[in-house]
Amino acid sequence: MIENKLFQELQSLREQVNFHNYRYHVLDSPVISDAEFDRLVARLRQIETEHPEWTSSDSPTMRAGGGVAEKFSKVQHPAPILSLANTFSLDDLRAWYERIVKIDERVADSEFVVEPKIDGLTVVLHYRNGLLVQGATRGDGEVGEDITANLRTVCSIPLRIPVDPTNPKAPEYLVVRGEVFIQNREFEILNQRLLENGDKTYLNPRNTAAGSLRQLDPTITASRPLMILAYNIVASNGEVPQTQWEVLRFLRRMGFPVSDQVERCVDIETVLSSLERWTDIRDRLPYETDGVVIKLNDLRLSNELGFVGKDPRGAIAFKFPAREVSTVLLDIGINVGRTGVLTPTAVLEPIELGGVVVKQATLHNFDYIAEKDIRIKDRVLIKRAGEVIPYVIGPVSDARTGKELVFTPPEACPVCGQTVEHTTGEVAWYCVNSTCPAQLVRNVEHFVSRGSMDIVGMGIRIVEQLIEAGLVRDVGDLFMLRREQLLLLEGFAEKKADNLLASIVESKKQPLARLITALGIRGVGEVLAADLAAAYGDLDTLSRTTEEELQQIEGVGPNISRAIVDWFGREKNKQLLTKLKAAGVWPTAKRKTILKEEQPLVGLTLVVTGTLPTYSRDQVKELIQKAGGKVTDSISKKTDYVVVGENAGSKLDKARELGVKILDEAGLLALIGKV
DNA sequence: GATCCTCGAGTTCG
DNA sequence: CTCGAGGATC
Repeated sequence: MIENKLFQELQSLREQVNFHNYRYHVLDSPVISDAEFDRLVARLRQIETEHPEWTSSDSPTMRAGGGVAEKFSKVQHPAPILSLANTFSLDDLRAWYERIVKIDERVADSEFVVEPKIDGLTVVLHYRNGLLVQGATRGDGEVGEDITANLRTVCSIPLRIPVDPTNPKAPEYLVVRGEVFIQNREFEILNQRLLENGDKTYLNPRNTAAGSLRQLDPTITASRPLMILAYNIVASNGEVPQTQWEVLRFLRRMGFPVSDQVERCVDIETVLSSLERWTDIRDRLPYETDGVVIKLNDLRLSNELGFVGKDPRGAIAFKFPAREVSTVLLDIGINVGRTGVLTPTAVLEPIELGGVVVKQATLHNFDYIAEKDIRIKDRVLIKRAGEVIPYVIGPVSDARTGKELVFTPPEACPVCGQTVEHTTGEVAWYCVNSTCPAQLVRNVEHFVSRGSMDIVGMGIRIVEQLIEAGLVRDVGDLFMLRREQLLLLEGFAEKKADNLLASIVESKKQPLARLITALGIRGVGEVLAADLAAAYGDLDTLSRTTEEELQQIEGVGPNISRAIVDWFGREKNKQLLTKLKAAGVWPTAKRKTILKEEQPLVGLTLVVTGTLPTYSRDQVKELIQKAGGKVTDSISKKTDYVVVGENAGSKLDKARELGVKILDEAGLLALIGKV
């Protein structure tokens, strides 16, 4: 009698735990606290330990069990797991529609269902009498691999359906198709963890989901934040809905997670306008999508339409432009920066990505290459950071042929041939030859660049030309250039020479902060240069400073102060300063104290992101600085405001995440009191 | 001593 | 945008 009561409690506990698990993982709206949930599970475990004879495969305590497998066995699917034809344009989509209308005119009156195409892995789940009995990968569509033990660990996959027993019973036999994936955020967190443990990281969420499902030890899979969305019934022996829309509702009732981004469209025009919204929706989704799937809602009609090759006619995938693409790493080139740092760049088999043809990408540094085990001739995955600058995510290891070459960092500077140096503990390798021509070019380039002296019309080509001709040996020489010298250079006519000379003269008016930035002292950029200018007022005073004095300035420690004092101590640089002074390039700055009442933003740190309606990025920065505010690049807890414009990317998300106040341009102007 | 934050440096293509 | 490094902070 007591036993009986205990058994009832056990069953009730299982039901409760399954239900709350479902509330949490599927509906994302838990109704009890984590602590309460843990208590239920603990009690359940206790009873199960006392009565091992009562264990059952649908018990929530049995998700990760069963030990380590040797390999996965093959599974024949009950029906082919179909792939879909792809289209890449709205025109193609319309063409598809017109084709199938021609085949069967009832299509013209049919509804469509539009669903996201998640970039994950297709899995096939078998239920008998409501119990999950098998789970498999898609494989080649006919035969997959048995990964039941791993799929059982995915909390949003129901072990027993329907999860809510008040719903109608499940068919005795039901096979469901779904997509297993990992959310972007969870991917980042997991990779971070792997990196900290010194383990190999994954390339992207899809790759991670694949790797997680292929673990032979289900406890590892259990530790991965896998999710599933179900969208199809592969086979069944009971009554199942005959429209896609109803199938999704049915799956939801059974307790499967179903995408909430699904749309039912009355005709093809509605589908097309839905697709227009999808470019925005795609960016906001917490997981990666590579397109949307458009299905005829009437599944019987869809079936009757038949196949083209292996693809059913009644559905089609509309693919988004790829954000990542793979190509061959032809070679690794070396750049020498103005500080002498050697940076490896990837020379790529040209490939289109986001509307441009990418031929090169940064590899950051030599450690990065080693860490990711990137080899020459590897197939590598490329992504455009912030949709702009391409970088190599890592090698596609599966595509290895054995002909790949491990890359060895050079021992000599590729430009001047001098041996390169490396400080232990640091990542960068330096060419320390102060007369290395590459460094001179980069140095001059930096000097004339927009954030520095801003000499308009002087690009890298002209800089190289001037150095080659022997007219420029250091940046001071720029101010000694004469018209007749320029006219001797190839491609220089009078107009061009005059324009260049005029902008050189114009640059002499640049404020001291700009000049300090332009000098290119290691560790001194825009921000610190502004502080130094305000603290010292002119270059003579600055050149006489000491390390101790410099360290009074915020952000200056032993390393940077040493670099500054070093720089001014070098004979070459002393000569340069003499040249600049002689040429009249000698701006001074007022050592002013900040007037608080006119400076509404004093003490505030702001970050600007996206494109603002009226001001340029630099203008806004200046505006904020004039109001006493500080502009930085990265958002943290210390950021007071984020000024957001059009096309703001990840920074906006970060701001929301950290609860940083968000302003638009008008909001900023109001804050400054400029409206 | 560890962790957080900020800055600097290098980056692609049209 | 990414990464590394230096500095600040706890």
